[in-house]
Amino acid sequence: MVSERALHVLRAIVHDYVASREPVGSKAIVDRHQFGVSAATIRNDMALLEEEELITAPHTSSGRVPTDKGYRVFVDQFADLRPLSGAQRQAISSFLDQSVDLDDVFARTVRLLSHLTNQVALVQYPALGNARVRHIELVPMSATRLMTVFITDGGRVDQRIIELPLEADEAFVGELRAKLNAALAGQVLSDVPPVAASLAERFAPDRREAVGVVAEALIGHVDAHRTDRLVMAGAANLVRTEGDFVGSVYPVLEALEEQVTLLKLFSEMQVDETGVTARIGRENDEALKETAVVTSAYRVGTDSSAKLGVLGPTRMDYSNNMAAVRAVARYVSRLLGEE
Amino acid sequence: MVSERALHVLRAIVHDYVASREPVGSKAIVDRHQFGVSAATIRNDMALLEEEELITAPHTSSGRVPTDKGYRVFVDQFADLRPLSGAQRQAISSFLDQSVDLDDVFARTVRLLSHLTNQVALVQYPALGNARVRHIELVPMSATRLMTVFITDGGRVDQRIIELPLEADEAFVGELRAKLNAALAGQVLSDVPPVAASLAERFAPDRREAVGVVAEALIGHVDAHRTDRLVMAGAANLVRTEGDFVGSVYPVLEALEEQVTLLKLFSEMQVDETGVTARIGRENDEALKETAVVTSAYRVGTDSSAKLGVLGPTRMDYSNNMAAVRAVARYVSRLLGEE
DNA sequence: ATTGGCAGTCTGATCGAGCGAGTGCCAGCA
DNA sequence: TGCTGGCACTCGCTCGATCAGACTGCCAAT
Repeated sequence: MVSERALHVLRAIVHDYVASREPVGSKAIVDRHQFGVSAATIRNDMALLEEEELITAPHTSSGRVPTDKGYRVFVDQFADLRPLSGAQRQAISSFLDQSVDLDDVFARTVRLLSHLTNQVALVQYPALGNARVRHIELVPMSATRLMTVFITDGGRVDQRIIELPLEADEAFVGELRAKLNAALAGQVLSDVPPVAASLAERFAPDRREAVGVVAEALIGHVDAHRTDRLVMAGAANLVRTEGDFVGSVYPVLEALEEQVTLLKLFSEMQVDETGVTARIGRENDEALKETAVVTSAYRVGTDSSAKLGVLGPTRMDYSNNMAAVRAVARYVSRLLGEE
Repeated sequence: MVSERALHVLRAIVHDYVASREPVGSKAIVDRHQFGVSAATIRNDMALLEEEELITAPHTSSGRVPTDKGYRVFVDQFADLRPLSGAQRQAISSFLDQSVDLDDVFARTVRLLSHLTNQVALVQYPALGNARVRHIELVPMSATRLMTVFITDGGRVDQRIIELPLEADEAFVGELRAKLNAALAGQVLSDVPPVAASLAERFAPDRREAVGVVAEALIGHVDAHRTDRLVMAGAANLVRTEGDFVGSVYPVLEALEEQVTLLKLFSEMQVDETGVTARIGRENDEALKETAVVTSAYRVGTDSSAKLGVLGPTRMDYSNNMAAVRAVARYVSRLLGEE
């Protein structure tokens, strides 16, 4: 095991390396931190840390750089997570309180996080699988085209345009709307498909085909609610920190455009009791092996939740970013959970 | 004036430079193109082209590179715009035909363009300022919270959650919904604000305040329709072509995240009779001075239109990109104009 | 366990030489 | 008048050598 002091040396190395992007040597540590021992002693500790693979030397005779494992230990040991400054908290609330609807909350949140951390920010849309249907609206667009609008009590709205196999008059649309809402309003989303499938029976035979098309659209709406989505902002920040990547940032950006990768990542992240987690370097997929992802969860309503977080080079300011992610997640939870 | 042959030399230089990213010399031109004259003659032409500032030499003794002006002349003179291959046309139609709604059309279009051109793709949402109100739906979320859903015949749907100053019972919401639709359905968007403002009079005095809140929300909806938005895809492509930028791509990416810049750009671009335009290098704003933007317009319905296009380094394959942008714009016009 | 000292190693910057690509110019030719 | 081959010249780039500086690892002493 490494000594107490060695861990503090690790902390100093992470701290200085994050600040300067230069490998840090024993001399620099005794200069900038009060260890009360000589450089030679620090060197011994560094040899231990290297033994444990917490730090590594880029070349035989240069300073040391934290490894992924080193960052991991740093985060686990020293995540103090001091609360944000008053001004920052103020910025969060005043910015998010202006949101006009659910989409707007997410759009604002992601921009906010990106600005607070100077990293790429990610916000996952909540999977409203157990939300309930609030209302279904049918809007005729032309004689045979109908728009279905599907509203859930989570506040989410989907629309879809369908082509009917017959000309739908006002009366039919009215009947359909009334029966749809009677059958489905208040239902949990997962109950929608069976109910929708059985709807056709309640109509005259010559209308059943048209009702079937509408039922299909409703199932599509449910799928759309189940399908996860996420929004992203601040991709430019990755390019700014390009120097931190030994390869190119190109594969990272490609992975970011591929939502699947990110959704998988989010689904794998377990948020622990402190409310915020980090995945560092090779703990991630191949494409993200030089990045770290800091994540927290937020609640929507009473029983639904999703994640948000930031992504950046492993050489990032974990303390600040973890504090920001946690604070924003908490604020969003309060905003969306209050109803 | 420059001779006919000199223009063809320019074309050869642009062609080779775009392909190789290396300054092209007189020798390389006579080798790779059939000019039937010697390198010395080409050199004379190149001197002329340099005189006209169509090409420039990075160093005293190296090959030549096209200037912004050179690309401009190239595009104006040699934009042959041959139609896309059958396979490409096939890809466009099969991919876009799967769209389920308006948002989906734009999301697919932007991804498609980005893949066809390997550049950053941009699609502007149409400003539906002269669309008409199709339907207004009110959905109670809780005793004092109401969601307003605003649907236009362009197929666009906005929602917004408002806080009422009183508890709204079913009857009031029903009355409000009926009167709103009676007064506003079928109206042009620009007529909504005055009508909405005068709505309160038709209600009992103790309800007027609540109606005012709803009217305000409606005005917000109209604004949201007027406000331009755009979607983007393929930002990673910019990073891939980073070598084409003398500075960093960072300011370019920043400008891309700032929608205002792009909307201004789109609004300034005039699409000529060929249906597709390019803005090259310094013709753009400072931040985009090393990029070129290829744009075309598409129609939505009968009297509304918006733009789409791609953005990349000035050293791009103009012929291919202009052809792709034009083809996609035409397809989207057909898709959205048919109704 | 800690320390000062010392030898050894590696990087990064700087410099100069040589190479090669490419130009500009000129005199001669159709 | 326009085209061509030839030639001197200019640069940028690469390679190798050199040098200063920064750190380490080890060792003997405390």
